[in-house]
Amino acid sequence: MPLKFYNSLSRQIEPFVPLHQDAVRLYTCGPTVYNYAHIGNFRAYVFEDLLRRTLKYCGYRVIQAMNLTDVDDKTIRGARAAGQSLDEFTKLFKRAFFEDIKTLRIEPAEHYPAATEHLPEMIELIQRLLDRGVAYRADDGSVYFSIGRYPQYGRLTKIKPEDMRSTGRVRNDEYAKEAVADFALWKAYQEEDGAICWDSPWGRGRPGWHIECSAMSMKYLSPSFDIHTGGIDNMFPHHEDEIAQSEAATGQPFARYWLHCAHLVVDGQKMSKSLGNFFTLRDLLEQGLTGREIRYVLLGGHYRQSLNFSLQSARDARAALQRLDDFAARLRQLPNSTETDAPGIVQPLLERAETQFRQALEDDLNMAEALAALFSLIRDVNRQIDQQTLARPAADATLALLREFDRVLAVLDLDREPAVPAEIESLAEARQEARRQRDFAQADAIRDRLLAEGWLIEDTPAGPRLKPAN
RNA sequence: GGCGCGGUAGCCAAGUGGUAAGGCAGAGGUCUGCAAAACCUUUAUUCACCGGUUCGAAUCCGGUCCGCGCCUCCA
Repeated sequence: MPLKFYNSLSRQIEPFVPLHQDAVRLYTCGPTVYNYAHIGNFRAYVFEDLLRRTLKYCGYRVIQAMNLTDVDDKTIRGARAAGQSLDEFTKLFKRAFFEDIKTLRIEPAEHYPAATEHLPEMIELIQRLLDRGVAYRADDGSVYFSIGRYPQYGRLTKIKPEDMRSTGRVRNDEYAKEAVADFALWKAYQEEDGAICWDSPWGRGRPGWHIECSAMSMKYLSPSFDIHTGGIDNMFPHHEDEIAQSEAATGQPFARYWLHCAHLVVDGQKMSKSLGNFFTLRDLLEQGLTGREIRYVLLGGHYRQSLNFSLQSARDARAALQRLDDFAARLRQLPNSTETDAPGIVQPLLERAETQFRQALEDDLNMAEALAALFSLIRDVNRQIDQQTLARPAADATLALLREFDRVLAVLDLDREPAVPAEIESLAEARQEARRQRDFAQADAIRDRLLAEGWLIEDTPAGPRLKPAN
């Protein structure tokens, strides 16, 4: 079964066929670095990571570019408010972003181009649009894209300019535009920009929002590339405008597949600061959650479905991950033995799980189904272990498959055995001694003491196992 | 007004024509000195509601109710 994705452009599930044999070219809209990213932003980045990892799992090489928007209204406002240069100001949040994606086990992209490092490319692209007659220079010195001179406008979102309702967000200073729906390619310098501006053939100013993605995707991928992703709220106007300006400039089709992920809501409501349900990753870590738990929650639902994040869902994730950890530990600690081998039982289970897992991912990244494959495998193999029909080689084969799954999931922690402090270790030994003496009152007292110290003890055929209590 | 999404068990969440995955939580059982872990059984006669199509509908069509997103710099 081939890889299939829901393409926002056609609004259908389509088989994925890359343009070039060598690699899949992927452009993912990245952060605006004016603040710490919040959990909703990370939903998108985790989705993009899932896409990237799935492509690789399916055998493709991936060239991914993710932009860093380091010049726009918000970064300018933030830098000026902080009394810093734009670079100083955005550097902090760029660094925070990279720390955060590491915490969430997001695999790095090949390219992280920053807008401010690509002014020549953007200026060149704007010039091409002027030369082609689809852009115009307004009286205020800004350059706008004319959707009136680009009849194909609206292909992605099916929005007709005349149907657009004006909201309060329309800037009242944009009287210079020929049509309300025209969008800025280059914004003429304004007083509130402070020292933040660049020279261009049209005077001082700064690039419009959309142009960076067009310029940088062309540079790092190519004028036509395979997949473009982002949050659903970026479909309009951002992605629509990217398509217009890119295709008008190059005459070539821009991205072939558009994948958009739905929003994350918190406790069933849109995240907002006033509701007190606005979380950065750092906020959640401070509340004692781990990056891995948050990743698991973000991975859990289908990307095109809105995802409800709550502290309850994080607690559920913790319990589910505990099951995964326990299973991995059980496989690792399975004693070497020859008499328990039951060949031919485990291999079909592994094959079935692998097939189900792969097919789920290939089916537009159906993670819920993929996880179901994983959990079914765990039950199946646990049953074999209980019945003592699983030998060391089969345990190793199972671990190897889990390792394969984890190339996509990146939540399993297969090799990490918790480091047990020496005093905890000796308490556990004292308990074993008490048990040997059949002094169970003493043994249970030690067990309670261990729990108070934050350690659970489990008696297994291979001896007691210590694990951190959650 | 335009474009679009959704309502499946206590919670989360798959399933888009063939008789309801999976996770978490709960109940009972097996194992255990007791636990834990694991396993077994159990938890939706039913998928917001009303009609229709069909041998057959959570899935398709029409309508109703409810919730949500975007419509100029939100992932």
